[in-house]
Amino acid sequence: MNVRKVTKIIMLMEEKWPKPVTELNYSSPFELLLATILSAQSTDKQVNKVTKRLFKKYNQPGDFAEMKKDELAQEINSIGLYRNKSKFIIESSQLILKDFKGKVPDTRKELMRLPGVGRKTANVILASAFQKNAIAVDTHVFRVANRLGLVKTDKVVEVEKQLMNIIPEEKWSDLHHWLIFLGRRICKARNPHCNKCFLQDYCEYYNSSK
DNA sequence: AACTCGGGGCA
DNA sequence: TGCCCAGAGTT
Repeated sequence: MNVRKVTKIIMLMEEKWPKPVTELNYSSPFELLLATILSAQSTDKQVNKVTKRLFKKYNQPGDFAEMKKDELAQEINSIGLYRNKSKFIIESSQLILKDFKGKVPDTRKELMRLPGVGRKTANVILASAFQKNAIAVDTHVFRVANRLGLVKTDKVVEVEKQLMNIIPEEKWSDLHHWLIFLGRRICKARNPHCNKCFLQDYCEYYNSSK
């Protein structure tokens, strides 16, 4: 992967999306944690509807810590995996109060102690809530980075490492949002809209499948 | 590495 | 009507 090509791709993305692109709405690290847990394997339209309604009533760890799992499950049952998510949110809230003085922790190691928080979610919190330099590799980032040819690997952690090697540190946070956004809108898993893509000239997948 | 959770949106 | 979705935990 040569530097000029990477630089050009970043430039084009920056031009296309000058402001950070995210469809998760949140106004605190804790709300971002909730929104991210809720978003797992669910579409943003469903999740945004639920989070908006939820945050009007509850948006602090203390609001969830003593809630019954069935009670919260009922609040969020219009999205999938709602029993798991209810459990994750309540147990994470309890741990945040117990071990982290009521604040969402800002290290990956601590974040990953929270139930429902894996490496991907931890990196989202680090990058977006705490302005730390992390790249969250979800299915979209994984697929798009491979298709563009930014990385060549079938392992998630390797994608993260390789991206960190070729992308300037100050762009890491933006990059993971761009790749996710691109993956969802254009570079879809099946039937990607290559004809609408502004990165055609720099995409290995497009240029090898013609 | 495979399996499970899961309702709603969309073709 | 069937397929898929801003993953993580368990086995």
